[in-house]
Amino acid sequence: MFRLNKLTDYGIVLMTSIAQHPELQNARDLSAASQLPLPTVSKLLKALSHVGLLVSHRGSKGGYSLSRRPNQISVAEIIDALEGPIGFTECSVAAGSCDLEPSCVVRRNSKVISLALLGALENLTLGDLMQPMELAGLKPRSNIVSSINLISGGVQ
Amino acid sequence: MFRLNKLTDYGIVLMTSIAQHPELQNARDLSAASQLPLPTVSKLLKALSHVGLLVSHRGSKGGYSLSRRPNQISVAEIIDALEGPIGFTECSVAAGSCDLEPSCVVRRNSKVISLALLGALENLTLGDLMQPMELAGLKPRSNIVSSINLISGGVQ
DNA sequence: TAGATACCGTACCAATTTAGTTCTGTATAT
DNA sequence: ATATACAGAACTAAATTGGTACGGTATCTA
Repeated sequence: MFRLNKLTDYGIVLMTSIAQHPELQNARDLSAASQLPLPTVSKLLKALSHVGLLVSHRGSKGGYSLSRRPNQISVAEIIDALEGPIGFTECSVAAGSCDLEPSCVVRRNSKVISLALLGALENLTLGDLMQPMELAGLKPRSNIVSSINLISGGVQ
Repeated sequence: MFRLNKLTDYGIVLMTSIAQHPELQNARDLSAASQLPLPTVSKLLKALSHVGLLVSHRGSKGGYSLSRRPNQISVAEIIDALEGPIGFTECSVAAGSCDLEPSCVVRRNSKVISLALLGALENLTLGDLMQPMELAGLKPRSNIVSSINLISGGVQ
């Protein structure tokens, strides 16, 4: 399915939860608050600390806190930390991974879509997630709101 | 990884390839043109016919053709056909799938992000993929081009 | 009308990925 | 000292993914 892994989803929930409580919180507190099992929470927090999105404090009264202000931490970074590089297709992330690349009719456009997607998620921050968001802009073709700004040569 | 399955990617390649050649093409021709193994191509074409994106013609001189004009077939439909509903997180696709829903701090915003993503892909068609696309619009916060139009209450 | 062609449907399997756990080690506060 | 809490690695089970196989049916051509 074209969607986030559960663990990544949990990671975003945890990061948002940490953002909402400025004081230091340990894995157990966060597990209780999020209703997620402690070992899982622990694993996620470790990964997020590892890439520098969280700062960890060991020992008694230890815990985790954000390394930056919420509006300086993008959702893209969280995703990248927990499930690797964001992209629309494999070839747009890892060039050379696909045998068909030289002859592929959509490779170049996949890359463009990937960049749009990445840009969108880099632009979205924990600060945004902390309060209700709304869709902006109207979608021309359907009645569901838009979306990624792409422009094509324009087949008609 | 937050990206399309390989098979879905292949499906998009095949659809684009069919769009570029108006005449009827059979699975073997498409396999040869795309360099993908015949059984895989066959499986994908069947799935795409099943949901009505392709029209199949049996018998000698049979093959597949698009059921609609390229600019009337969205990338979202192709993805949906091959790997199920598009969404940012599981809960934004299948409500009730996650135990934490009632207390989850980001559920509502996940849904908004999902709708933006879906809107973007519904708005992108095979017609667009048939020729070189470009990114439009500038991203305010980083130097990578933008992206999904979302508006938040605006934490500062 | 016989036969070749090509799609249909289903079932299957191996490899990978994902989700979740366990355990030993190390740093820190009291 | 000792309890607390993170660090890191290794491990397992389940689910998903990618790819294959095969008997059945429709249709065109000769």
